[in-house]
Amino acid sequence: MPKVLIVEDDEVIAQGMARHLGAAGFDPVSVGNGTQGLARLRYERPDVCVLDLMLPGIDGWKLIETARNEGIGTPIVVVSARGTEHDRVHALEIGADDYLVKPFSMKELVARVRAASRRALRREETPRGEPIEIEELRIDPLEVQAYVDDQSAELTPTEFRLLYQLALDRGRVVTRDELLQKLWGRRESHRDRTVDVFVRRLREKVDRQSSTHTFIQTRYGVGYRLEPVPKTAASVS
Amino acid sequence: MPKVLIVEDDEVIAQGMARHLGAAGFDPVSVGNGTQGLARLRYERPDVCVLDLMLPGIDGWKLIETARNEGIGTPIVVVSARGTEHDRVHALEIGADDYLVKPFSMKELVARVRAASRRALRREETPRGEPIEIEELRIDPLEVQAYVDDQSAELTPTEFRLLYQLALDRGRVVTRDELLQKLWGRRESHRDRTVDVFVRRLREKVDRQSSTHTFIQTRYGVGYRLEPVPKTAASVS
DNA sequence: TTCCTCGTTCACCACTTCTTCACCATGCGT
DNA sequence: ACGCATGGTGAAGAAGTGGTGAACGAGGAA
Repeated sequence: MPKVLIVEDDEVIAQGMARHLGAAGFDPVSVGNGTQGLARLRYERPDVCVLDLMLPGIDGWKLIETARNEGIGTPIVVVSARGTEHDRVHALEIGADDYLVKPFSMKELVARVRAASRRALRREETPRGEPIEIEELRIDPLEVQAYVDDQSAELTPTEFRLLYQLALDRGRVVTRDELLQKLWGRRESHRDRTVDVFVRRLREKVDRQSSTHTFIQTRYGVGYRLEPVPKTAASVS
Repeated sequence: MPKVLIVEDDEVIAQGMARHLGAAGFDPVSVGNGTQGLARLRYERPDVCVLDLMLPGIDGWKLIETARNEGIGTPIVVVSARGTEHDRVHALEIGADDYLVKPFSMKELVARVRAASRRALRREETPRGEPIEIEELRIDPLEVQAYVDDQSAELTPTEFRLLYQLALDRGRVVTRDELLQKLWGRRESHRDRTVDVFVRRLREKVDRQSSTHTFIQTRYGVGYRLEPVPKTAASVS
């Protein structure tokens, strides 16, 4: 359940936003001035921030700049009564992710926040790191690509991230919740089958491709584990 | 010990900066006018440049533009008394890496320079100034020219810089955000298609020109990668 | 001035990937 | 063996992403 920080001095509006975002599955927290907003951004690290520009304390512009200069990458959805093109362009330049002009519908706000939170998770950080090799499986983070028997596995971004995450914890059982948290940012989610679906696709592209090993093992009731297990004659499909 | 070129006409300030940067482990060199600054940038290839905009000789704006057009990628930290947002945006657009408004603390200057230098180190894998050759593609940063099959590719300055940037990280996937940051100095703004458009034009001039390879590969959902891939009979348009 | 080049933005389209769901298979405790 | 819980599978709609052509505007050149 992604946490959303609302920085808005009009209490009525803030409550409305909190209510709607809550109903949409977010975990809203709101503060009424810029100083507190910045502090919360720093120490609570919400998943998304909804920010009014006109604020007591430090204003929205300053808040964005300061946060970005400190390397805080939290997506910021700006909400403002002023919506000239100049304002919008400037806000985006200094690091806002989206700009909503008041008045707007709550439905739209929720949509933008949802988009921002998704985007943040998908945002690939600069590819870096050494390739990981496990038997005939090679995972190259610079190319964002995996190879089985030196054959490219053509993984999608999410598939790759899942495989990479499992590879980082090679041999250890990683729970679904952990994966959901790390790759999807969902704090808790009972009965979410997303991970299973991606594991299935990974198996199709990695395990099936390999002639000698299966790599992704299931631990019933717990999670998954990356570990090469030789294929027996019988187990080869 | 990274070399820092200081281009600043106020001698007192220049000395102060040199002293602090020296104390922070840099190797500072300073010059008092734009013409000399550009010359030093060209031939000494410092790791970072600290640049005052108001200068005798060619001014800071012109210096940045000229250097960038010549493919000089040295990170430039602009220092200026004028700090209107227009100035800042423009400076970043034409290729500055950072913008400090006077007065500023020496501590902050050092921090920015350090950050810029760190950024520079990452792209230092290929020595600057050397032509890069990848199959029948040759990229010459001194000439600011690229050749395919020894035929000049007639790239515009920005196209060239994009190609060069990709070439410096040959084989690695470079995200759009990274390119946007390095070439345009913009912070990622999510629906910016500028990079795509330039990639398209590069492909027109480079990939199409080559009879044997395609060079610019797309990694869906991540970014682009410079890597020669033989054209098959089928893929030749 | 007018003409050109270049950078930037936009809209449209095709395509890929993500997410969800229902249903089936398997594992586990009793 | 039985029944519940957990995991696997396929499909389909939703959402996101990239390629492309065109238009616009700023700035320099003629």
